[in-house]
Amino acid sequence: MPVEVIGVGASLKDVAARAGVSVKTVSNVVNGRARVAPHTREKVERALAELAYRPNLSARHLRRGRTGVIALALPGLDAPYSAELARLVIGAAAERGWAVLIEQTDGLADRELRVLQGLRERLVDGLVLSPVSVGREELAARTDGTPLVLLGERVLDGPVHHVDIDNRRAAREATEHLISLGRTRVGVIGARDDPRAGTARLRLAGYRQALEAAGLPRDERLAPPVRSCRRADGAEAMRRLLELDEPPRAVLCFDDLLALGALRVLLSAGLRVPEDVALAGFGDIEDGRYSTPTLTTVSPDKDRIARAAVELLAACIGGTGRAGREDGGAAGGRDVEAGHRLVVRESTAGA
Amino acid sequence: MPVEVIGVGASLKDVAARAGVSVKTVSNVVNGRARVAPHTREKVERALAELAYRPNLSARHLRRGRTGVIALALPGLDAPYSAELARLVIGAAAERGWAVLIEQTDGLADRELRVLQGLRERLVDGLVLSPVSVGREELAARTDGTPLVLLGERVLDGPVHHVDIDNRRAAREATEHLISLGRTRVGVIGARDDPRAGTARLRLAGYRQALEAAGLPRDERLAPPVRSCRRADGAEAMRRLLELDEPPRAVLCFDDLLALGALRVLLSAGLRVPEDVALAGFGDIEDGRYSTPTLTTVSPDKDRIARAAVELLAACIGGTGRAGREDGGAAGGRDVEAGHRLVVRESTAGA
DNA sequence: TTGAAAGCGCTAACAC
DNA sequence: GTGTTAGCGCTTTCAA
Repeated sequence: MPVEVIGVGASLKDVAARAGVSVKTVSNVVNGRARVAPHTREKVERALAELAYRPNLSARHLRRGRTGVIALALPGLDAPYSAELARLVIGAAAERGWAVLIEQTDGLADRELRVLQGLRERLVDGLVLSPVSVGREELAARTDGTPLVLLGERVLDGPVHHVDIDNRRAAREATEHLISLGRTRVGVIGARDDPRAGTARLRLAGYRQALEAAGLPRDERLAPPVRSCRRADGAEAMRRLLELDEPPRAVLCFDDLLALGALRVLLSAGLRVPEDVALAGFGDIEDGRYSTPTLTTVSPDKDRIARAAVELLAACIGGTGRAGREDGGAAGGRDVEAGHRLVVRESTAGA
Repeated sequence: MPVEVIGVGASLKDVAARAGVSVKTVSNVVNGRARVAPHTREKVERALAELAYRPNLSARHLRRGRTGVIALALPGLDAPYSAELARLVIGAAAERGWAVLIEQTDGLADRELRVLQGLRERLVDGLVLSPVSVGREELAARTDGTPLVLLGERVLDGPVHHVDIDNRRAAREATEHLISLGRTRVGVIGARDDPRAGTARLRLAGYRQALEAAGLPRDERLAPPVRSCRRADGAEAMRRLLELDEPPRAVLCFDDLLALGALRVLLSAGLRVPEDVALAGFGDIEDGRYSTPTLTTVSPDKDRIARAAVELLAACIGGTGRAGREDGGAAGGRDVEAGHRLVVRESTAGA
């Protein structure tokens, strides 16, 4: 029984014709929605197999009003933290049968804006954005109704869903840990010149809280600003710190990559970590578990973050049909605060 | 002039009604395909703006037969090499206006098969797969007609497009470099028990070629197999090598992550790199540029790989319409061999 | 240059 | 339990 031409692909109609039933029946078999008689089902399934039927998802999406695809917009996948998070978001989405489309913003304002304004509108049912450059105004001005969840930056009172950890508290705890080692000069790498960089601002605030609580003076030279969170930025900032008359004996980095860049500079300079300088990071990326020394870090509950983001989107998108779009999270965004913990490793241990 | 209700979104018909023209005219304006009178255009554009029109991509895709979306199926984004490559593929695709949907296979055969069999067929115009577990038979048995490009594993004589570097030669060159340091016992980390692991096999062959050419004996104990390419696997393999009566004085790793795991074990054991053991990897991931010592590695031309993959897909997918699908790369796959170079860094320099 | 209408493949209301 | 049919929003002949 030779298979008919496959070509571009068989449609429901083709299958129906071959099985000698109606399109509806085939659709029922494919979707398993309605009851269909065993005999009929068998006929249909044979035709389905013979024609190697595959549903045309574009058609299904057009009809259903939903696509089962969400977009994840990140600065870039080359940052391990982003990659690890992307992996988890993709996993959480897969559990709902959703596919994930990645948009790279490089942290650039215009790219983030384009994403917000519906670059892929109605191709995606929802959007998870990790914003770097856009702020409250841009979000408020959004006309695209696609449900949105923000990661990693709290936009105060924003009418938008949001998932993050308590950055201020995490930074405070990490700083307290450094101070508890007996270090009174504690530097910080990761401050930003751009005051809109919300996450960095919050972490800086936490760092300062800890200094203050310990009665340590604030010294702006101990907080050299960075442009981004790459290893090179951490390395450069660390060089600046080492040039000070009195360099810090401990440094908190707002990103593990910054810490790894800084670590490289310290070791190259012949300094011992943690004996001469203790070092802590943020993110708990896998690299830090294998660096020498291993890296003390604030470990956000990434799994929780990913799941929460997907769940919030699911709540916006709603059950069936195209309802729920109008909401778009507009009615007062919900905030989910994922947990975090300080993971103490060699870069601060036994110092 | 209050904006009409936006709700779910305006369609071409709505815009046409508002502008007092036909749907066709609006479509022409939106797509810029046909000439349209300035006056008409202006009317239409105003209506477009007022209604905040966004094309429904599902409908467009259904009609055009193409979606402008490709899938990139990788073991996982948490491997830096994959993440770096994904970034480049996304960039190359973006230049063509394509979006990229990421599928995570975790290197599992069933997941890779599902992807091959059209998990997202007709939602994506093409598929780039980095196979780990599937082999020639599975590819031959494929019924899904979606254009396919394979990364990183050459499937001999397979009827499928393929992009890779010359793995055998690269491994030979790297091994020669290690031998040139005067090391006569050269180990290798990354061999696989599974003979289908093509890339590992090719690299192992290159390693052996180099040993043979240098007149060095082959010692299977110097090639402990690994299960995957994570740091932990490299660490474990390195421990095994250190337990030998006569441990190697140089080690080639088939992946930078393996090398970083191995490095950690060496340093923890109090050994110096490269003085006691020289170490080289594969992939040139950013981590290796910031480890201490920095990592000598085979650097594949990732940009070329990414671009070639996208270009091959573009060639399959063809110009317009739904033609080209039938090809699916079936008519004798093309192979693109991207370049590579050995980047010598501290982990082997001056040893 | 613009309009009318067919139809991409699917789903779901409505008949039988 | 199954068939008929009307669209989802878009592109694109074919006419005017």
